[in-house]
Amino acid sequence: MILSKTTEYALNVLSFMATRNKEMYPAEFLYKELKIPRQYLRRLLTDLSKKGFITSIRGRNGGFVFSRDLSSINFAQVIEAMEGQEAMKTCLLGFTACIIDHPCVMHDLWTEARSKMIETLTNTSLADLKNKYEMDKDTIAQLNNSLIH
Amino acid sequence: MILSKTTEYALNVLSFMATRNKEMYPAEFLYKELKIPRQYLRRLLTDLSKKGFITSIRGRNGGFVFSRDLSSINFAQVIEAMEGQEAMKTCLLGFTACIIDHPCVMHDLWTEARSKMIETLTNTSLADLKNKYEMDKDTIAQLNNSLIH
DNA sequence: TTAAATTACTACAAAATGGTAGCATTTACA
DNA sequence: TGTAAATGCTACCATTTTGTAGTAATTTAA
Repeated sequence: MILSKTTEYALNVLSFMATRNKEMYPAEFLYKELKIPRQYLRRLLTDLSKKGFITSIRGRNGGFVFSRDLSSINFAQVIEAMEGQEAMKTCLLGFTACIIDHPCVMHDLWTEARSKMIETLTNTSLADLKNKYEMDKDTIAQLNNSLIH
Repeated sequence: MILSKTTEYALNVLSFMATRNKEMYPAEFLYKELKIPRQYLRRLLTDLSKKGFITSIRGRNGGFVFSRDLSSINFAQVIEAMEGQEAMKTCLLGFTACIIDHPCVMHDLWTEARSKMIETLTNTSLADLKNKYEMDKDTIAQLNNSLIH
């Protein structure tokens, strides 16, 4: 029910980057925006680039950019990359070992709810997130507009 | 996505106790059945009794018994008791802080999948678990039976 | 009334996770 | 070509979670 803080950070970073229209995100900028501990964030960014979500560009004017299309990155992938493959494959609640003498009763019980959740995480890409974000912005702008007129 | 090991242990213990028809479960018996580290299990049992799910009976022939009806204990309650009230109330993925300048986009995204999950956890009591367990046993028995005849 | 079987408590050890500091390396640009 | 702005790496520290050991207290039954 609870992702590790690191995974939470990763999702925050990536969704922040996905919804802003910048070319380049230096660690220091993300640090100021997201308030994730500076050095820990740096490590996380390096990690995310090793995992292929973003690319690091060293040197002056460097930073991090997405290394693939936003539509090709979904939330399940990110969680899996951070928490290990097991996380998404085993029971949502983390039951790895069934009670020995019978098929794990718990497993069945929420198989449906579980697969729904995984489905949502798999079907939602960073591109979807971005679209939703822009739509929300538009809606708010229109609301303001209509209030003024 | 991942409950703490301790919460996992708690669910294992309680569901084991719920599906067996014993009056009393001494720690040592549960230890042998469930292979949860002995001393850690003892602490967990004391903790579960302080939290009102089970009652401890000290002294010879002592052990642990459910302190209320199985139908009054659901999985959400157990998880909440172990992980803290926040766990079930905040976003399923643990997002506590929304990005400052706009309502957290992520929150909306899987609100539905999330509430489905919580619904299932809330609607499933230890009594339901037990019923399912007995039904499964019957089904298997009948299958064996029909294979013999 | 004493021994055995049990839980309660306390203190500590080990492992995992989260966080910090500092220096090395790379790159752009004045 | 040197300096500033950036990431990479390594080693360490702090905190939280998980696991262990031993002793005290409680209860039953021989």
